[in-house]
Parts: sequence; structure tokens; C-alpha cells
Amino acid sequence: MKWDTLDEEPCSLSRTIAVIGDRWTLLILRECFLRVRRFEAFQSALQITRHLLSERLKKLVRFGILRRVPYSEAPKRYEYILTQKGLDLYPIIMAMVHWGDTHMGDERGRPLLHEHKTCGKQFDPVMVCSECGEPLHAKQVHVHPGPGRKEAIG
Amino acid sequence: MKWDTLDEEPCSLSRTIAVIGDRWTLLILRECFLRVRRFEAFQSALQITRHLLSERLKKLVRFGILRRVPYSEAPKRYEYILTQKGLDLYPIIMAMVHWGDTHMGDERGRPLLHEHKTCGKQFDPVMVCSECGEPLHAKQVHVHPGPGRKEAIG
DNA sequence: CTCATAAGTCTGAAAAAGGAACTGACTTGA
DNA sequence: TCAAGTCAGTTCCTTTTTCAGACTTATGAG
Repeated sequence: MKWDTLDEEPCSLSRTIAVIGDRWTLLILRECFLRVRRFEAFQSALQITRHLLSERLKKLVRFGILRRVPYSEAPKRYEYILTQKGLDLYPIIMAMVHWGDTHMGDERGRPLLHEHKTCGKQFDPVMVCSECGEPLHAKQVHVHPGPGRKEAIG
Repeated sequence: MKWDTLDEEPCSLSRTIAVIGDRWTLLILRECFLRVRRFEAFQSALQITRHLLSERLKKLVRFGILRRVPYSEAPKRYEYILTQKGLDLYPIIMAMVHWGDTHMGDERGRPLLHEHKTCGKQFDPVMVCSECGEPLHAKQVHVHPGPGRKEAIG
């Protein structure tokens, strides 16, 4: 597998994997959604080596997930902020959190609860069909080739 | 980071990452949802080395995502079938596909289209709040510690 | 007997990750 | 003004994973 051109595959899942398909990147994104923005903060939260953190942040900036914004001129210092493209990863993260809550939980209960500010309630994320609004299940979905070629789930 | 105990972290995202947080595993799951079930079929579809495929399938079986079911007694041959726990990963895969469609597309258009058998229409997956049914956005969600401890997105 | 198929295992080389010290441009406090 | 601290990285070396491809075991077909 040529991982360096995975983002050009005719499969949307491969293209997504090219960007967020590794453990450190996902953990970095978790911190981003928890409003962590600075190099030192990521490093101490995750205990990732500085080398890898530096490389992963560059990659996320290159793919337009994060913006590198100066917050101090002298000395030059930057922080990393989610772009809209990055914010749009939220459903992926939430789907993963929800699966973990459901299938990997232990007797201690959920680590975090989520409150929807809009309605004020504690909620779970549910994936529904954009057309009929019903919850989606794998077996109710039929795939067929789109204009960007056939094969693969997406 | 001790990746081997990631599934015991007090964070549902970490626990999910422990299971599906690598590129090959996600691609193997893609094939599972496309109804691929046998060792040789995975291998030729993905061009993954047999060694890694073997290891990843074992891991998915160990975590209860796949079941190893005999389909021939002599010689003994097995196929790998998604369990309910595995089928429940569908929203994660679909969320990734949808993000790829939206943000990593090219001029050729989508590689695959999805039809919801229930309503008969071509659809996109949408993540909504289980309580009010409104689409979820990162900024409308407030997290607070649950019984299984604080910190981390989930 | 020989070839083909399926599901793996083994091995040596290449790539990625890990650990820890180092750099450079400041700021703060004594 | 001198030492110590902060922040955002970079460099270097070791250990672990991954990769590519050959080998194995069991069996059926011709």
C-alpha cells in the first residue's frame, strides 16, 4: 500500500484514512475538540514525543484540518485551531465515542457525558438518513458506483 | 503511550482507537461491509501482507468485531463475519465516508452512492441528537465528567 | 503424481515510532 | 546583567513495526 497517495484513491474512506487514519492524529483531534491549541499543551496532555507531535500537526495543517495562527509576535509563537473542515470531523469523533461507550465500557460507567446546548439534554449521537430521518443500519443500505468510479464502500 | 492498554483508558475514544485506530483495520472493515469474508479475498482486495492481515483479523476476532466461522471441515477453512458489535461500527465508517465525500472529493465526483432501502432514496448520513433530533455541531455540545471519570472527549 | 487453492507462518530488510537532549528567541525575577 | 524558565520546535540514536516475498500444511482435481 502506498500510504502517501491514499488521499487520491477513488474511495472516500481511504481519503479520510489518509488524513486521520492513525492513533496519534485521532488523539490530537480529541484534544482539539477539548479546546487544546498549543504545542506544549498537546505534548503534556498526550505524552507524545515532540518529534511526532510536530510532524502530525504539520500534516493536519497541510490537509487544512488545523490553521497555524500566531498568538505572539516576539517571540513568534503559534497555536493550532480547527478549521471548518476540521470541525466537520466531529461526527466521526462522536461516532467513535458512542461506539466506545456502548461496546467498550466497564463497570465505572461513561467517562464523559454530552449535553446538547440547543435542547439542554444529555444525548447520544444517532446517525440518520438525510432523506427520511430514520436511523441507519448497515443492512438497509445498498451501495452503487458513483461518477468517481466503482468499488469500495465510499 | 502504552498502546496495549489503550482499551482500558477512561476515555471511550481511546478505547475505540484501541480497536480500529489503524489504517489496515479500517480498510479491512470496509471490505467486511462490502461483504468480503475470506482471507484470500481480503488479501487480494487490499494487497495487504498476509502476515499483517492474519494479525489484524485475530485482533478483530479477539475484540469481538468479527466471528471466525468454519465453512469447510476438510480442509478446515474459516471465514470472518461481522458480529453485532462489528455492525455497530457502521456509523463510524459512514461518517468517515461522508467526510471524505465532502472534503476530499475531486472533479470525478463521488466514488460510491448510498441508497437507503427503507425509503428508496440516495442519501447522506447525518448525525443528530438522540433527544431533539437536530443535527449535531461541535460548538453546541458541552461535555462534563461522567461516572467513569473526567477528562478527554469521551 | 502434479498442480491448484486456501489459510496461514517465517525471515531479513526498510520504515516508523520512541526517548531524550539540544536550539533559539524571548521573559521574568533577584 | 545574569541565571532560570517558557515555548515551539529539531536532531540523533535505539527499538519496534511493517513490508515483500518465500515457505508450509491440508486437501481436491485431473
